[in-house]
Amino acid sequence: MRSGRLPQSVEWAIHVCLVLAQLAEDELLPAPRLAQLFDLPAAYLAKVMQDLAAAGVVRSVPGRRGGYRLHTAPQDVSVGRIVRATGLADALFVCTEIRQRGPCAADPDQCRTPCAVAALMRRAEAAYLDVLDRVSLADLTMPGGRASADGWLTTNVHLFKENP
Amino acid sequence: MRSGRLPQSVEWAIHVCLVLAQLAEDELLPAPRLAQLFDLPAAYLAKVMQDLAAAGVVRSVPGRRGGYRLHTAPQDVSVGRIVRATGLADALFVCTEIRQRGPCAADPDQCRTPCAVAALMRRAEAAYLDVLDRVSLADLTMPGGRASADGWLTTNVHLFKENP
DNA sequence: GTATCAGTACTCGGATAAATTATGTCCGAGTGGTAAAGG
DNA sequence: CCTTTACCACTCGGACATAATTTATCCGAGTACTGATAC
Repeated sequence: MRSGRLPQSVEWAIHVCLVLAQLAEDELLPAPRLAQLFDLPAAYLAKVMQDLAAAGVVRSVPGRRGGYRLHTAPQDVSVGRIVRATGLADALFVCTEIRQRGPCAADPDQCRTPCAVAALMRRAEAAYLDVLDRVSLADLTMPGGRASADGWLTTNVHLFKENP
Repeated sequence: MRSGRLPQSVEWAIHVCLVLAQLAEDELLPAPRLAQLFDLPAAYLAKVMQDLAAAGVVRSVPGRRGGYRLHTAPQDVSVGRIVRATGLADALFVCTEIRQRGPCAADPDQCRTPCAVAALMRRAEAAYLDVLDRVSLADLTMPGGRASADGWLTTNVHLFKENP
C-alpha cells in the first residue's frame, strides 16, 4: 500500500531517448554505452531498451557496430509513447467490476457501460497522457528547455560519443 | 516492467467511500460489513480503512457499535483525496536526478531547478489529480451518474444495512 | 423496581507472513569487422 | 596486390535470480452492550 508509482525505468527510458535524439541520422549508440553515460546497470537497461524497441520507439541494429537509434524523428516521438512502452502497459487504474461482486451484485446486463468510477479514472488518465503526448523529445531538447541541464545534453553527448 | 498500475485497494477505497456517502449523519458501518458487501478480504480492507482514517477521509469509531463514516460531507470528499490516501503516497513519477550521475554528471549548482523531464511529469500528474480533485463523492452518486450501476447504490445499501 | 458492576461480544489498530511485480544478472544467437591465407 | 575465408569481438534478445511492494492474515487494546446482582 501507499506507493503506486511508475517504475524507475521510465525515467531512464526518457533520458536515454533524449540522448538518442542528439544523434545524427546514421549514428548508433549501443546499450552498454548508454548505461555507462548515466551509470546505470547495463544488463537491466538492455531490457528496457528491448521494450522500447518492441514498442517501435527505437530501432535496434544488431552486429559488431550495432546499437540503438530513434525509429522516427525526435519531434515525432512523444513522451507519452515512451511512458506507455516502459511503464504503463494497460492502464493506471484497472476496474475489476467490484459492483458485480457480493450479495448485492449488480445485474451484468446493467454493466455494459463502465461505472462512474472507472469512467472518471479513465478521464483522469486521458488528461495525464494528453499532457505527455503533446510534448515530444524535440520540445524537451529545445534551448532553454533544461532537458537534463543547461546545454548539458548537446554538449556532453557529442563529447561522450568520441571519448571511450 | 510494464505494469505501473495503482494498487487495487484504490478501487475498493472509492467504492467503499461511495457506500459510506449513502449513510445518514449518525450512521456507522463496520469494516467487516463493508467487506461482506463487496465480497472482499475483510482483514485487508481493514488495513485500507486504516489508511483512509489516517488521511482524515473517514472517521473511525471504536467499540461495540463502532464502525466507519465519512469525516466530512460527501460533496467535500474528492476522489483525488482518496487516491492520494490509498495509492499515491508521494508521486507517480519520482525524479532521481539521473543527470547528476555518470561521467558527464551535471554540476549540482545547475540542478537547483527540476529538469525538463521532471517538470513535465509533474505537470501531467497535476492534470491527472486535477480531474480527480474536481469530482466529489456527491458528484458520483448523483442520479444518472452510474456510480456503481443505475440506482444500485441508493437502493441496495439501505437494504443491506438492515438485513444481516 | 432501580442502580451497580462484572462479563462478553464486537470494534479498530498495528505487527506479522505470502504472492506478485519490479529490479538486476546471466548466457545464447547473430552480425560485421579483421586479419590471415591463398591466388 | 587483390580476393577469399575463417575467426573473433561486439551487438541485441530472451531466460533466469533477487529485492521491493502489494496483498493477505492474525492477534492485542478498547468500547459499549448484556445480564446478573445487590440494594
